[in-house]
Amino acid sequence: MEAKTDVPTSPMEVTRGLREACMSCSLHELCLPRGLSGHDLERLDTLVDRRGPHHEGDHLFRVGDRFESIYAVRAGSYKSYTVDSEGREHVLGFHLPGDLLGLDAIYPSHHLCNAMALDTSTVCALPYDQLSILSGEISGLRVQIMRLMSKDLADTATLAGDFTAEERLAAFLVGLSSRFRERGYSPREFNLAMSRRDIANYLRLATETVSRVFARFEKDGLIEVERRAVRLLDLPRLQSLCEAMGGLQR
Amino acid sequence: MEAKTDVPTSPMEVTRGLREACMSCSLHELCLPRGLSGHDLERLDTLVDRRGPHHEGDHLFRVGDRFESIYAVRAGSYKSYTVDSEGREHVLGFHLPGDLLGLDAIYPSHHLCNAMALDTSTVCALPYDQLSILSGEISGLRVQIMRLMSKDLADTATLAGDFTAEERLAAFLVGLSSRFRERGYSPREFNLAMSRRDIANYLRLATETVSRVFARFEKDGLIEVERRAVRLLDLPRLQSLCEAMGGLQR
DNA sequence: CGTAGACTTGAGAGTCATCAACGTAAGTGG
DNA sequence: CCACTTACGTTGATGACTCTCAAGTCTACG
Repeated sequence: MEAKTDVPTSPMEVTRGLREACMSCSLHELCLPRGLSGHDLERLDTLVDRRGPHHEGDHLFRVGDRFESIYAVRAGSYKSYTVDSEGREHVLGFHLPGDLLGLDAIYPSHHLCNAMALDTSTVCALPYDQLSILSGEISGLRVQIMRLMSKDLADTATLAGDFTAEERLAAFLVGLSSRFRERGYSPREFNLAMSRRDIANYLRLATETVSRVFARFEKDGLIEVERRAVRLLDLPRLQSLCEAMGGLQR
Repeated sequence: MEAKTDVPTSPMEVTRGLREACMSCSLHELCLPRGLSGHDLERLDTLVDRRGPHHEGDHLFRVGDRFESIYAVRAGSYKSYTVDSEGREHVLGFHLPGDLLGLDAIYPSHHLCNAMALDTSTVCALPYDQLSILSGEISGLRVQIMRLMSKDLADTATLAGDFTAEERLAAFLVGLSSRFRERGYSPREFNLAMSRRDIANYLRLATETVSRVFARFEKDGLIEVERRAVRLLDLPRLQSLCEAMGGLQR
C-alpha cells in the first residue's frame, strides 16, 4: 500500500458501489451504458462479469494473454504498460473508473500490454464476442464503443507530440483534474495513485525531472504537492502552460 | 509536385484501379471489405462515395470540419496533422491505400486534425451514420472496423514511447517497408511521398536531425538514400535498431 | 538562367538524462 | 521500541543528445 495522506477527496482510492448493476452505476454517463434505455441496459448488464478486487500490483492481464474481454474500470485505478527489449517500462495510460481497458488487443486477439492495479480496484469484464453481437443489435451501444475508442485515439495522439517537460506535466495534472471533475470528485485536490516513476514513464521523462518540475511548479505557486497529495492552486495558469497540447490526457 | 526519381516501384505515387468496386478492389484484404461475402460487400459498396483526385496540398478535411464520413485511402497518400498554439505542426500519421482516416473525429463529431494529400490521391468516403447502421447488420464489418481502430490505437501508442532519433527513424523505415509489402510493393525500395520536414514532425525531431540520421544510416551501409528515393540495404540490422519499439509505425 | 524551396552540413546552446548522494516513510524482526 | 531494510522521492553535478541558428548545396521550375 501507498502513502495515505489525509487529503479530503482521494478518488483513486475510493471503492464505492461495488455491487451495483449498470442501471444504477454512477459511471453510467462515462461508460458503455451511456445513452442506453432500460431494456438495452439490462441486456448489457447480463454480459457483465464483475471481477476483483485486485490489489496494488495485481495484474488484470499481461502481454500475450489471449484477448477475451474488454474491461471497464469500476473502482480504483490501473496502469497499462509495456516493457521494451531493453527492459525499459513504458506506461501507456492510467485508467480511472469508467475507462475501458484492452481495446488495443482486438486486432491481434492477444494483449499487447500489461494492466496492473495501482490501488485496490475492480473491473467489469465484457466478453468481446458477446459484446460484439450485442452491439450489432443495440445501435446506441455501438455508438458508444466507437466514441470511446475514438477518444482513446485522440488522447494517445496528443501525448505523442513533441513537448517540454513542463508542458507534459502541466497537461498531465490538468487532464487528471478534468477526469476527476467528470467523476464527481474535486478537480483541485486529489491523491495520485501512481508513483513518480510511473508518471515519468508515462510522460517520457526521468523520475528526477518529474520531481524537479513538481518543485518548480510549487515554487511558482501553481500547485502544492506533498508526496502523492496534490492541490492545484492556479488551474488557469496550468492550462495556459499546456494549451499548446490542446489540453487533456489519458 | 515532388521529386520523381525513377525508382522501380513507387507505390505512393501509383493510382490504379480508380473505378473498381469494393468487390474487385485490390485493397480488399486491408480495408473494410475484409472478410465480407458477396452480398454484404455489395451493400457496403453502395455506401461508398468515391472522391478525388486530390492533388498535393489539397485538404480532405480540416480541424473543426463537421464529422460526416470516414475515409478509406484508395490511391496515393495523405498525412494527418495538427498545428498547435505556437504554430508548430505535428504530423499524426501517414496514410496509405487501405488505411482509414478520420476515426478520431467520431467522439467529438468534428475533426480534430487536418488531412492533406501528399500525392495525387483518391479516397472512398463512407458516411458514418450509414456505416454505423450497416455495421449493425453485418457482423463482419463491425469486426473489421473494430480491428482497424484497435490497430490504430496500438500504432499510435508505439510512437508515444521515449526513443532515440535512430530508433525512431529505423522504425519509420521498417514500418513503411512492411506496409508496402502488405500492399504488394517492394519492401526494399520505395519513394517517400513526404518531405523531411513531415518526417521530422512525425517523429518529433528537427529536420536537420532526420537528415543527419539518414546520412549516418547511409554511411553505415544500412540504406541508400537520394532525396526521396530510399533503398533498404540491411533490413535485419534496421530491425534490430528499432526492436526496442516493437516494430511498426503508422 | 535565376529564383525558390528542399535538403544538407556545421557550430554552439539548452533541455533533459544519467549518475550519485541523501532524506523520508513504512515494514520487519530482534 | 529501535536498528535495519527497502522503496520512494528529492537534490546536485555532469554530460549527451538533439535543437537552434546559420550558411551552403542541390533540384525543380518558371
